[in-house]
Amino acid sequence: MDDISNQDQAIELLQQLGLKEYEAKSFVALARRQHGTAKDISETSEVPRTRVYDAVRVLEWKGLVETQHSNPQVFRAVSIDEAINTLQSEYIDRTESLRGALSGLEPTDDEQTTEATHEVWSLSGDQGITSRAQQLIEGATNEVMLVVGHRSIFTAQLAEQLHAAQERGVDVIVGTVDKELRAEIQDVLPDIEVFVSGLNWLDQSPLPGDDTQISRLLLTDREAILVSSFTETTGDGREHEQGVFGRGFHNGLVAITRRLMATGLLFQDDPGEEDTAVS
Amino acid sequence: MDDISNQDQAIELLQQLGLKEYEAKSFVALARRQHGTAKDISETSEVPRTRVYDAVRVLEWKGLVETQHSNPQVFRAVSIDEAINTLQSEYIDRTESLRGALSGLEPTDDEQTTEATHEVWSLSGDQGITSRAQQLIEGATNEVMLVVGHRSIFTAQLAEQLHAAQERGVDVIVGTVDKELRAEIQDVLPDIEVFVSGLNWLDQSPLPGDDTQISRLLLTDREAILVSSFTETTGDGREHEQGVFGRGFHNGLVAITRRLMATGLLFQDDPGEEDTAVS
DNA sequence: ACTATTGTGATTAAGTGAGTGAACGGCTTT
DNA sequence: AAAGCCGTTCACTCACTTAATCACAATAGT
Repeated sequence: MDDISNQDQAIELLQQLGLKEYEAKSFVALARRQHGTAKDISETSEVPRTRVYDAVRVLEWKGLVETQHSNPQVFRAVSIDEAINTLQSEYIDRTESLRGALSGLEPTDDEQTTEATHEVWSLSGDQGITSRAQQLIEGATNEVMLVVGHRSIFTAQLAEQLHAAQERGVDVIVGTVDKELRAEIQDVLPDIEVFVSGLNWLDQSPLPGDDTQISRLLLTDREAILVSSFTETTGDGREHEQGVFGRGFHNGLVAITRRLMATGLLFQDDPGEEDTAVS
Repeated sequence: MDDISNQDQAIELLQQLGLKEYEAKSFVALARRQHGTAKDISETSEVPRTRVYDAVRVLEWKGLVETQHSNPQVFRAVSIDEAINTLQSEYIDRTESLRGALSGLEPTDDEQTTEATHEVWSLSGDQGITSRAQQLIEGATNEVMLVVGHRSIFTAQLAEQLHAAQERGVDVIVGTVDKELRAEIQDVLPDIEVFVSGLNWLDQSPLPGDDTQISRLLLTDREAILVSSFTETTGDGREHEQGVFGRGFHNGLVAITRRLMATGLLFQDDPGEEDTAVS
């Protein structure tokens, strides 16, 4: 049962990794039955027999399959670990080459128009958002206000960054959406103020049909802000983190957030059930 | 000059990593000029201006670009390191998922026809060939004969494997194509016999127009053989290692190799210039 | 020699991406 | 305020890649 799903998943993943449909199906078929002829593969993979040869030839070229040139030809899949290693090192090589190529790019000599005093950027993806949060926290000189909307974003790294900021004299204030998470974080960061936010709607949207989950809300030096949330836009089951980043004291977004967080965090160190947030 | 090449290379690599042409070009353009409008990107990237928006939207989704929703919109590329990290972790995630899915596959219950006594497999790719060589060396019980045809394949791992074989009582005999390589290997493996092979044609094909470079020639227990070579088949500049693997004492390929290596290696411990190899 | 099966190649259909242009809406300028 | 320009989105065509089928040559076994 589960193997059916595994099979489809493997085929899907292989295609995402650059294989064609026939190649992916043939490889999975071979992985299941260690070795087999074109006919065997065709029968267990729904790939037309006459196309198995092409697919397998590519797979061999990629180092995923070995071929016995007998009659009939017999094909064998390499071990799972070998296959994974081969694929991984292929992509690592490519990304490292890419790093070199990108580093060697000459910047265009066009006038780099200076930054506006207030900017609002939208970004996407776990990586980028986490990294932007890190930059903000590390660049803060006075104050860091953070609301953790989901436990998954409170990592050891984040804790370390907050601790470091606290150490160098920055006021660090952390808010959470529920008591459990608050206790958890307070435990890791004993010397930092951790509140339960009074902004109930952070955790659960008052709007029906809104399955957006706020994941973090960061305000540094009251002049830069990062808000991010999980949304399941594509139906592929995986959630995707999207966010907006704003900078500039007079930036409207930043101004609103400044007030919001002040209201929700500072006057709400004891969690009340009623929503006292927005005035 | 070199940057032109870097640019093209980066675009090519990004496409290999799954980006479309427009996406790759747009990203490279943005990477060069830190931030820019659709018009800017279009001018430095040859991407039609009206398609920049789609491309950049995808890039933002992948976490490689941030968008400022002003008018006109301004786009900014994330740092090179961030981009590389994002791409790498994306592929690592996929391969790890794949490992799980493949491991969970149920084997087909078809009759697994037993192996023929002599088999010849052809394989391809550095990884697979190296790994097969390792299996053979580690599985050897009596004798390992290896000719190193190119210094690039003599790795620390290989040396370690040979040493281990020697330690457990296996006769290990190593041949090389020239004196320099012989000295190098002998230095690393003092307790192993290292010869210069008399088979000159291993290093340089006597046939004109044959740019094939034999990379290794391995015979274990006189019953399994692995021959591999570098060929530049596709014009993409990168060399690809291909090989054949044979097993079974009476296997014709193995028999020939057995004689060949005996001739070339054992009776030729002092390198003569004349070819005395094939009788 | 005949037949069944394997392997190669040609051919067609379908889908995807590159490339182009039209239309809509907001902003600026006169 | 009107007109025009620019930015943005959308719809569409063309070309190319891939999926799918078929016809045929080669091989092995009977």
